[in-house]
Amino acid sequence: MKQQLLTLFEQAIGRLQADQVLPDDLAINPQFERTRQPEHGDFATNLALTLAKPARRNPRELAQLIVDALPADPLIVKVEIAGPGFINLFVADTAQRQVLLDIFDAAENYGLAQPDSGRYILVEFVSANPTGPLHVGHGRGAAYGDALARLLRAAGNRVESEYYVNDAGRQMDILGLSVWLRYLQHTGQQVALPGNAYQGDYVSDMARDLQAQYGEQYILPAEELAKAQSGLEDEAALDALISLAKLELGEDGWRVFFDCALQTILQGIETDLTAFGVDYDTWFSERSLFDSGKINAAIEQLKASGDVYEKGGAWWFRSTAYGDEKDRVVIRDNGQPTYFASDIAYHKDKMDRGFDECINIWGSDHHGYIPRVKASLQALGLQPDQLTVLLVQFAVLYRGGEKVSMSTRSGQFVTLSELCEEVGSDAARFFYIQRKSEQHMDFDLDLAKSQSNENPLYYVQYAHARICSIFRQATERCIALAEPASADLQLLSGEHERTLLTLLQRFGEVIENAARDYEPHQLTYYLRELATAFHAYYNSSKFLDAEPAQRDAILALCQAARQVLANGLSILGVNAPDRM
RNA sequence: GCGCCCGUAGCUCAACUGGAUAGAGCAACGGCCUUCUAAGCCGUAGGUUACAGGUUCAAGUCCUGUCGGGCGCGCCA
Repeated sequence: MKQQLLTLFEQAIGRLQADQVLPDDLAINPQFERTRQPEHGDFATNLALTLAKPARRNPRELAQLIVDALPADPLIVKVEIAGPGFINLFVADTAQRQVLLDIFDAAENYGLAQPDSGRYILVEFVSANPTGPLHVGHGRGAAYGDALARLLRAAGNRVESEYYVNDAGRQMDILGLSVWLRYLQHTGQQVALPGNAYQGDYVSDMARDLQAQYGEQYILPAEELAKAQSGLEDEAALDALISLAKLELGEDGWRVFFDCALQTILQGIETDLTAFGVDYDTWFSERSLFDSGKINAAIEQLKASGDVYEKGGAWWFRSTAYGDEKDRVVIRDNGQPTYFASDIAYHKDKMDRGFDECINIWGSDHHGYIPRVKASLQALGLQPDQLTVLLVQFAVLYRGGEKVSMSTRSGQFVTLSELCEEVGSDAARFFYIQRKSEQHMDFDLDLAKSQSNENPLYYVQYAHARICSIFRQATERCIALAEPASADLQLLSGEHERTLLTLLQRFGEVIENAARDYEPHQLTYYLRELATAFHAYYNSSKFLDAEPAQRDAILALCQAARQVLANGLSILGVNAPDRM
């Protein structure tokens, strides 16, 4: 409908230009906005205001000229000039009611753009280190990323979702070591678990399983461990223990602990995410980048172009040449590649897979990392603009009015699966998605858990369930339901009905805007608005007691509202229950 | 110290790429169930959009500065 209006106004502008009223070289970008108040009609445009200066005319005077030049069209029944020069448009009722037919026609596809009509997009999110279960801090990224992927898909893009598995690197080594140390404890060795190792119970559980399976095959006297780390600082001592373990256990023995930890935890993560309604198209392994030689290849390419140079025994990427604050190490002086080296290869790999756009969803604490990744893409001759990094602020948890501090290593956190069990994944998702992602967010666990009835999700779901209930009632009362499309829609002229029709019409625009801005929360607010309008309508009269013709029209509107609520919730990855 | 994000009702948050009188939910107060689900509806109250300047027809939105909060500034990930 906006498009139709735009066309009409372009004609009017063209006519004024032909009459020399307006200069030819105008850059016109008229905006049509839904009005907030009914007195302002259905749409408003600021066209005259923006053109006033280039046309050197008084805005209201110009608005009048535009209105006079506007071609007649049945879509518009009234035009008004208001305020400083807004043009308010009143749309014909028949056009408003057309939306119901559109909804019945498209059903579960209503509001959605043509599939695969847009771009080919990769959305990477969560990608937490597999060193422990996901906690509620990861939940926000999971909910946001998944909803965004669904939203972009709804907007017509071809979308793939991906989890980048950091199955290489020091953190994983520390985890493997932690499992081994716990194993040694279970076998009766007098060894301590350093404070900077992973403390969680899940580590101990894995160790117990391995003890049951391998007995004392992998034990080492406590004295050797003490000797290896004597006189070393905390982190250095940890590294010494890792080296010792790799040496004494051998490749295969070390792998027993390392792989057990990796696989167990990764499986747990996948299970938790599935329960949370998140499924990935791809689980991408960091180690595979080593195995395939892609890391080496990327570094070699950068060496060849002079973007990677040697200094002090290490190899540095010249990111300052591309706007970063300082150069970054890619190969340490001990020959080990840094995490950044993996990331260079990973992002190159993404680009090589042919996506039009790659979206990364990162915790906001990683924002300083963006310039160097973009720099690496540029150095490799790729398009940094094709990478979009969206940041998610960490949620600050509150329990009993007090801040809950969390850390994976200390093992003190509320897990995502606990949250799902206590409030349900629908409510948890909605809770997260409601907030704009870069906005700081307070997550009150007591509120989310104990007072889940206050969660706005139920308000929206209830509207859907209520409509379903109406139709069940109709069946019970043996009311013959007319084909919705055949109802006399002219009977829908009440205030509540007009409000609903306008909202239903807006659905596609909401998806479009939300997808454009990467903001699924816009959809949650829309759904609440739609639910509000429906609840108010519902309370205004008894639908099933109306005259048959009126009743058919009402039920057609209900059916359309139900469809849009279901479609919207589906994009958020939330269920639309038939009864509550 | 430098960089990025943020500051809106008592609390949690919106405000459609600068638009008309800044909106919801929760909390508070007052009403509405013999009739389709009260997880609901109707109403009241609540604001100098942190502060000070600037840009223009128009600023919560853009620019500068101040204050306050978060994060980052590793041969960690």
